[in-house]
Amino acid sequence: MDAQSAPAGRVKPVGRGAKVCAAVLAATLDELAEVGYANLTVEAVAQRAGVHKTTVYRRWKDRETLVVDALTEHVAADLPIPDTGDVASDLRELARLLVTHLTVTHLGVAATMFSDAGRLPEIADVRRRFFADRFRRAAPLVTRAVERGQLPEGTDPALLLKSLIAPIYLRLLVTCEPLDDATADHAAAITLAAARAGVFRAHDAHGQSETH
Amino acid sequence: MDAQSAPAGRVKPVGRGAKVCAAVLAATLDELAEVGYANLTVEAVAQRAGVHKTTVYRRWKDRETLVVDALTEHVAADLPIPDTGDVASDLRELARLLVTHLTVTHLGVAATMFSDAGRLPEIADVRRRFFADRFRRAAPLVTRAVERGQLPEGTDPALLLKSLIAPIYLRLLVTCEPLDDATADHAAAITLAAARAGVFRAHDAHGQSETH
DNA sequence: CGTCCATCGCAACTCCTTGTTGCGTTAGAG
DNA sequence: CTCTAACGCAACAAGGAGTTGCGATGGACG
Repeated sequence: MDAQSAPAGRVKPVGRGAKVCAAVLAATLDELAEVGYANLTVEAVAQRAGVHKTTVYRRWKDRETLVVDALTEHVAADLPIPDTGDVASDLRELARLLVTHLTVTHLGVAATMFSDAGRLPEIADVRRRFFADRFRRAAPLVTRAVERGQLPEGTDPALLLKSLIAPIYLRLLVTCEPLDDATADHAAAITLAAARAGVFRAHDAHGQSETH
Repeated sequence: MDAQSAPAGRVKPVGRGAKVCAAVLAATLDELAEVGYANLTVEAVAQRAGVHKTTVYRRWKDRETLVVDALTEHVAADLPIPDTGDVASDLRELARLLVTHLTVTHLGVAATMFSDAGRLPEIADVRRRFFADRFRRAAPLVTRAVERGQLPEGTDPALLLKSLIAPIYLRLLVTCEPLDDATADHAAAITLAAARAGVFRAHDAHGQSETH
């Protein structure tokens, strides 16, 4: 199907549609941030986008599809993985990038991914793929540090990375405290200290490597 | 008002009401765990409780009040704070108690507190008071460890405790992995290693005490 | 500059859930 | 057994989810 890019005589006058589509998706994110998924109404989204309700339903099958599209588009940003040569700097930078990514738009949007909208199978998939991709791409950061001798042999990248993001998501979802660079630096410090102590060395079960 | 306990001639035949009330609250928690706050309908709750819809509305003003009551009752369990004489055992036990508390009923109920229902001011208050109370009561666990010389001087109890619960809530809310004792032990190991490295020493800002 | 057609606005509709009201019925304390 | 608070039931208004048909509009192309 090359009818998309080739200017072969009148296929799709998508001049209007693109702008409307973008406006509706942006309005959806704004509404999600303000009232949350449970209280999100299609009419409010349409009104905020300067568009009629039926226009929304013409392009999206139902409310869920709309929310899925809006959130999917929002997380479709592939963050870079730092590589400074020092594991402490790498972790600190990685955490700061995550904090920035979570706070670029309204903070409420990111939290929505983990609220009731997360019960939608599509959103759960988006989340799964997001973390799988990030962990896969950030793993070399850890293995490089092990090769440099900065971290113990057998350090499990996934365990370490989960420890790095845990304090950040705790503030976002549980304690509802603001996210800033200090948050990221603190998370990096915790994880680095634990990693140097060998807490993240791979083992059969996932848990205690500590000699109690 | 002693009319409550004294059997002074016909004041309140609350025989039926109590049972109905408990049944409705239990049904609400079950529904929350199954379909979530966003999809919770009063009729489904009433039907599950074997009660008519109007009966629910007679006792609770609206859906929000019902959910608030059900969740408030559910978290009204004051967990004990361990004191074994060893900080490693204390933290491990504290984490295990939290994991148990989060998984006693359906796992979904605890997560509901942090979903869209958390936008209700009353639920936010319940959460705030829950953590404030827990941190206040668990703080001596940390200060005792400092006095024993098991942790560095100036270790901030709140920072340490947040680090302890962060990996647990990450699994509950973000990665949706099951919670077990291994999860708790791992969280305790991370926090203990970081604490011994002095990451949680109090400072002006909240964050970097690490000499990078 | 004018045509043409996809897209949008609009009104009216059905269905479902919230929340309310009035009346008849039942459970249970005395 | 009696009496009353609490419950079941049917019917109701209000509001949001989706749907449909028709008329208006705006942008791509000739």
